[in-house]
Amino acid sequence: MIERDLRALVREAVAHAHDAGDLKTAEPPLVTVEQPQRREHGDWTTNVAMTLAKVEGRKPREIADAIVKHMPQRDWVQKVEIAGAGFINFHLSNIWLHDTVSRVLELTDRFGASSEGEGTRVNVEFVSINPTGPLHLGSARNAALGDCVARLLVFHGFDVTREYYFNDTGGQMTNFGLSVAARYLELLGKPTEIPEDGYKGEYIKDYAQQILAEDGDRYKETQLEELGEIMRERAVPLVKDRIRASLEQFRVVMDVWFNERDLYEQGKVAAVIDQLEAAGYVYEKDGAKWLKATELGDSRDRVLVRSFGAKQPTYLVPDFAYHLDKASRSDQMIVVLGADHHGQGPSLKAGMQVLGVDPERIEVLIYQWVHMMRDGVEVSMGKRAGTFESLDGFVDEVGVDAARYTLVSTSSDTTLKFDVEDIKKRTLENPVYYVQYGHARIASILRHAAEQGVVEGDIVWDELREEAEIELMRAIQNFEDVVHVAMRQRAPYRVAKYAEELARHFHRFYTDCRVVTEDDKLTTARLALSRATKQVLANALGLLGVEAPERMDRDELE
RNA sequence: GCGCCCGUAGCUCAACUGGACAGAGCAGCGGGCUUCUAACCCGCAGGUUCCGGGUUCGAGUCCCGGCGGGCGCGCCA
Repeated sequence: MIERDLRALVREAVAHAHDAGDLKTAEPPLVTVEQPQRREHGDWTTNVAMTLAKVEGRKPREIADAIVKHMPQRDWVQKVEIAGAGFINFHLSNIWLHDTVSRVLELTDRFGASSEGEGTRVNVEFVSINPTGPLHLGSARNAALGDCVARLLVFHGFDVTREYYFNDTGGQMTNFGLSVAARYLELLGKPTEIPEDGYKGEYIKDYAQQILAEDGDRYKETQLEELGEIMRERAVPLVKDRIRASLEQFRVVMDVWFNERDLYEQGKVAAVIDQLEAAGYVYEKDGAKWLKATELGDSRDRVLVRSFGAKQPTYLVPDFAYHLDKASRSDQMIVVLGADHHGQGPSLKAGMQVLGVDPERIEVLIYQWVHMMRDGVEVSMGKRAGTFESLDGFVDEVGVDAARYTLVSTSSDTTLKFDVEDIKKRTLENPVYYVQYGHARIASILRHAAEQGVVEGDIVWDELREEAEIELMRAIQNFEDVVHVAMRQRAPYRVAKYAEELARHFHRFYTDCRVVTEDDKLTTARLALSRATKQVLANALGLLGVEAPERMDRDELE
């Protein structure tokens, strides 16, 4: 890749300058090359001269002079100049762009991919909400983010497992069972209060209804507490099935569905407490068992086993057991959590350290909340109150492509705000359609060329000299870099922004340069460039889990 | 009170983790289809990057102090 070649070139120049006695430094510790924002500043630039200023004890420009003086000649470098505070700017011949575009045509859907991961096993655990109801919009952002991060990792040669962890035990589940029980009795004409902190949503009725249809009224006289247990047993599988179906419709396919309950049944929860105690990190206070989390970087100590009731472990213990299990199956673990769970990271890492798992192996990826508006009015997200926007509803309304794109096209560090009506109504200006239209438009050109019976000869890249053509090639070239940064930073939104930029360059090219013309050589070159663009758009959309359509007909518009 | 995230054009967001004159989309104004899809393109207008200090060749980006918003800080998960 060009970046690597340039870095090597700069190092060579510094070494020569050193040998000639023009520089004290023989080997700069860090050489970075990047593409400047402004075209006048060249195709690539390096700031080594500035970074060496301190050790050399000279002005950056003087150092730059020395480096440039000893820069070896290369046929792909047209001109090297010094500018600004001491930037060394490279103006390259177009060979480097031609190489990239040819590589796209050669590698097709592997362009931008790498084997960097070398099969490292990465477990991406995401969504993982309690099985107490349908997925809502917050989970949808989680799903889109986790899935796209997984796609990026796969693209770079990691061995990825997508995993969902069901917290199917504990107080919330008891509440859930009682809530379903109340609805069940209600259907039998025996109105019952839904527990104070129970689930009041309408969807609870659906589960009760379904159970009633299948089991009849045989639990009519059952004691409420026992009925709650029965209803939980019956309803949970229904909820899980619906979650699976929702995710599948959203193009998220989990490899592993893990149940908290299994950890209890296999005795793994008890084993974790023993292990923590043996390590000396547990003490008793107020009748509860605490983890000395403060000693391990957490902000406060955490309760492991409750002091009251049946003295059950808190969620933390099975969570440790779960991560111990994951650790045995993977090298690296990524856990995708909403902002309301950000406090969990330190506790988890503290515990895992005691249990012998390097906390570095666990990465907690936090995303901020989703605020959805409808005609300027915020849609409430309270799940227990039962008023929330479901993933299914959202997808039905705007479609999978727009839904995924909207949820993943903004940095996960930023609160996501949008108005559904905008996504629907402004279909034409929605970025996802802008990108997809670029793809469809190219497909259309290719169909046209085929209809015209265009015969393509050998590609002569030098036919491409228009500014729009050069800029388009440059945009294509950026993909490898962008996709790598996106993977490293777990930031799929970068791919989305990139796709918009590439589409923009294509649309400009389309406007300025007619592809199918009388000039065979030019036509051949432009068709090749179009194909390459189409491929890269498809690769980018693929990483986002968004379709790349072959056609988008105008009459499909409302 | 403590911790995490955020504050950039009227609105929604970028700025490749310290680089050169801060960029896109929407909204506004004005242009462009006899030709491969106008779901497009071009131009104009729009900014004290919340405020104040500091670090250095160089700060929207890093540090300190404020202000404002979101989320946590239960023996819920």
